[in-house]
Amino acid sequence: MNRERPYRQALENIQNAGLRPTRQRMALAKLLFDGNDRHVTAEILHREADDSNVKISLATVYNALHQFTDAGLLREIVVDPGRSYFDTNISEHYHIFNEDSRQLLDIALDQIGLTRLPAISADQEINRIDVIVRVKNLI
Amino acid sequence: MNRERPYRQALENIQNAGLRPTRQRMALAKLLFDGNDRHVTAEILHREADDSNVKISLATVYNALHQFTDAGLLREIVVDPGRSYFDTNISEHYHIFNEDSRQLLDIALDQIGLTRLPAISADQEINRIDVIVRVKNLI
DNA sequence: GTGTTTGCAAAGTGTTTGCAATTTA
DNA sequence: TAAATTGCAAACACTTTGCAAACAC
Repeated sequence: MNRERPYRQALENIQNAGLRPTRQRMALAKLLFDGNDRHVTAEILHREADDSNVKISLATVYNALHQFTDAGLLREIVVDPGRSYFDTNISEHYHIFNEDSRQLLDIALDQIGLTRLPAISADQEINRIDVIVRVKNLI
Repeated sequence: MNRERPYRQALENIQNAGLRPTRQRMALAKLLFDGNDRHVTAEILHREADDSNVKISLATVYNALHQFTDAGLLREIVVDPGRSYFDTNISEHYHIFNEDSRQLLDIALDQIGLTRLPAISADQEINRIDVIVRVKNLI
């Protein structure tokens, strides 16, 4: 593994998004685009930045998450009333959400199998289809 | 049509939920359980009560919506960050959400066709599966 | 009467915004 | 140095809470 990979990946993503590679955005991008599929809230990401000794204000984290989302680098998932999650996996897939731990995980398309699309009125188009399997812990 | 039907329906629902049929709850239940499938936010329901000249505080609307939900009379749908919808259709079904108008509609099960359930770890159980078809207006 | 419910206003949570100071190109 | 970005604090939208007054049984 090349130890410069995270840096290059982050820089590339930020520049492709037409954004300036500031210290803050680079730090956040390195945390987000580390190669794994991640699901973060603004608060989680802010704390992670803090933990890695990068001082970033929460407002900047929100800004960056939205800018990355607008650029197609992230996808916003609505599962929890009053809390937004951002997913680094932007390919088509579904989610499993644990209502106890509030943890969000990906499910591959073939784990669900949607056979039909609903009829949509002529003046609308399907933006996307969210499938959220809500689970609870037993006991 | 029996004009006493809405009253009896509301009373029955409230009493089955183990709640006292107060003026406020009766008014809200009549608005909600009118025989149609409804999707309301607290704010919408509050305004409807107001429009029908029943003075109810917003806090009471929130209380009632949660009490009805706990009693299984309503189902809460998370589609919009920072806004909760409540659905009077408690049978298994899916939703279509218009991101422009923020209107939420039901879709019957057979309009989608879920063929597979995902594997769940042994210490969890599926609570429910939410399918939300997100549409936008063309043009 | 006793316990429940209501309504208000205050507090809470997550998010957005205005703007001066800072940083980037 | 011109434009973009940051960070703070204030504002925001929605929801919940504490508690005295009102109500249901």
